[in-house]
Amino acid sequence: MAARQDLIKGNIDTLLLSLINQQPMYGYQVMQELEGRSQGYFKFKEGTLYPALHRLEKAGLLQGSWQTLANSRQRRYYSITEKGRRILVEQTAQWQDFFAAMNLIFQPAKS
Amino acid sequence: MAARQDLIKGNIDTLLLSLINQQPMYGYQVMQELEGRSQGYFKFKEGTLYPALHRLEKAGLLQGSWQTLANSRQRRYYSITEKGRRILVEQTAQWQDFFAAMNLIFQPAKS
DNA sequence: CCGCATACATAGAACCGCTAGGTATTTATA
DNA sequence: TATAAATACCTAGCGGTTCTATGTATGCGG
Repeated sequence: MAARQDLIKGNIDTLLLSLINQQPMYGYQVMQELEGRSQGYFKFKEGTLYPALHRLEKAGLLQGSWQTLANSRQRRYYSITEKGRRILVEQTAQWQDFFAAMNLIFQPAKS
Repeated sequence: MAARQDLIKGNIDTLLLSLINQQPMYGYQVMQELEGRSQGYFKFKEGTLYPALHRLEKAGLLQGSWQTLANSRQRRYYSITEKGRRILVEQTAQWQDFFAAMNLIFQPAKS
């Protein structure tokens, strides 16, 4: 499976919202889940992921909170907000429209 | 249909190759065809389209040639090259992989 | 004759993910 | 027991790509 990570542009927020909507997660876990669930397709760089999480939190779509593990290690868990859920629904619909439009070009309907 | 033109990032080249592969076209026509075939979804700006065509020609994926109309107006027709066709096949497969990966996140397979 | 459509073009702004670096702890390996 | 790899977070600046804004020029309809 050839890497075309750049196709992701514009979809990172939707991916993150969708994932965290299913279950609250911390950043490092998000990277693992994305890679695992996509069978190795999505390999987010930290320089991509963390700023994206910060952006979504700042926008009020995610809510983060620090949790300290037994070994005193820190994790920042993110959960989706009401607003985040609304935006997710919207973006999912937009993604479907976009996919449909792409396919109309790839396989033009008979005129 | 809400506009999310930004999802297009990284897909412009594939769209152009796919369209011109079906039939040689000049720039202005490309804009009209994209808008028409996608039922109004894709509305390319000239500042997006022309540099993209130049880039693809420079990369040897498209070949352009000037044609003069009866009224002495100029049009630059683009057709796809052998190399362009190869890349198109590749990118189409990559697009399908990407779509599959996205859906794996949206609707995770049961574990 | 004025505005819109046709037809091309480009400079610079803006955006966004990536590169490459940093800190610190724990666990596996040689 | 070193030392490498994994865990877990972070950010400044680079680079590529799309958009904004603008320019040129002709043809056509009202």
